[in-house]
Amino acid sequence: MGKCEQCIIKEFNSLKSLTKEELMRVSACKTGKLYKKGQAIFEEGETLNGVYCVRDGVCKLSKLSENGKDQVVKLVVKGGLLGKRSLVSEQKTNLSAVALNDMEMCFIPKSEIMNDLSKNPKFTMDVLREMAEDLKESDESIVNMAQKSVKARMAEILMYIQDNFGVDDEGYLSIILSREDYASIVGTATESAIRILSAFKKEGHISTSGKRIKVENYNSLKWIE
Amino acid sequence: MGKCEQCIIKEFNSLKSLTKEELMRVSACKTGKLYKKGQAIFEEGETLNGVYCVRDGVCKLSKLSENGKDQVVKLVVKGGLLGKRSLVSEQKTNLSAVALNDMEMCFIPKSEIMNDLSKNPKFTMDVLREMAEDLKESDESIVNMAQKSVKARMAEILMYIQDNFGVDDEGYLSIILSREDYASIVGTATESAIRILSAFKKEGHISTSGKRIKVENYNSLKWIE
DNA sequence: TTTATAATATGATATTTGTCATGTTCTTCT
DNA sequence: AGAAGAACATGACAAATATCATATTATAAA
Repeated sequence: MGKCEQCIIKEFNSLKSLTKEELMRVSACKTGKLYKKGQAIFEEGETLNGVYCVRDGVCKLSKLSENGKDQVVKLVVKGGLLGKRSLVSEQKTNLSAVALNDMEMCFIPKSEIMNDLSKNPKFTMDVLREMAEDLKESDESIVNMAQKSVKARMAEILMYIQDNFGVDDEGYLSIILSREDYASIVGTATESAIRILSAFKKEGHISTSGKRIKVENYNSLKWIE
Repeated sequence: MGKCEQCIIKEFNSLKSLTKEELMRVSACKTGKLYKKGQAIFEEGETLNGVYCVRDGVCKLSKLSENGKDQVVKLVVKGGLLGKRSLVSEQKTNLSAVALNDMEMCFIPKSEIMNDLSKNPKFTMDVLREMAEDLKESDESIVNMAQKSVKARMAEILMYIQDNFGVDDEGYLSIILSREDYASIVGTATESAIRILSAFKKEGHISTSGKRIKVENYNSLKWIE
């Protein structure tokens, strides 16, 4: 397993603000973990005692609603840091994390990183900044959920995925999700998600190839309401 | 105007983690501000250069949706701290804050408090903790918005207000909101909010007196779906 | 007080979305 | 290859919610 000091992934998250010495210490105690598609990294209600750094793959953070349906709250890709809340709170985690494809992660025990959090203000500020950004995104999500139609939310998530996670060499969204996943991101019934994606296809906004989706007309997606 | 060192309000937020010396410095540069019901404290897109500490009154944090409707994201009462994001980011604020009744606030310039944020780890951790809690609440909101009916969300907000902000001496919710406010918290049309509250009244879950609302049967509200 | 204006209320109707049923097409396992 | 199960698809209908119209009541301004 590589060394944190040399790892490029950390540049995408607040771990980049640790000093070389801190990183070496972190590196010594971190453990690598592999998860297969569909596997749970952690479940709502668990006590996390550390953070996960995503080296490769994608996972969804979701929460079970009282009606028994899962609601995805955030997608996390390479460079993302899971379990930040565990660093500042003794509470159990409020979200579940499930791998959407095969994943490679590093786990850093809380005990090791807590020290840095209280000693290295640059690092703390960086974590704070990340959390603030998450909060901003969540607030935007609330507004979308509350005020936009299911169709508009679906258009939005397609654009979001394209903008944030990119496309493969053939132009297909590089994150591949089931219709059920789309439904639980958008917050609708699976059938509705299927219907809407079918309609988008018919209307030429997107095209598909198996489960893969390609945005054919980004601008027209913007105008869907 | 009182001194921060002696102010009881700070016990409700992270300012309590500042040292006496830091508080005295903050106290010296803070300014008191009064806002009347309906008045804007700040608007989405503004650059905030400090944080507001709510001494008295209630305000709503909201965001304008593309459809032109306002969506309330959070209610803030005595002890709340507004504008935390401005401390860690140069970005403009993503939310508007509007007073729901007459308010008394203290404004602390960013310049003054930034220093503490980088020097006092206890304070930083506390801000981090607050932000983490906000994030958790926001994520719960997303799930509610996405998965629950308007009726259930309305029941929820009534219970939330009772639990978090309490009742007056006659048992009425101590926060008084217009039906339009309820609509923009729950994320629905004003008419729908009115209809649902009327139904709740008819069904005996709540009673009203003018704009004031009293929860008559808390337990029955829990079961609304 | 009177008047104007905003807030609340309610009916009628259209639209959106969910649910149930059923069929088809992919995957995966043997 | 073939069978079984999952994922996808679509129709028919029901339920939830929005919209538009129009009263009625409360509140604030003259």
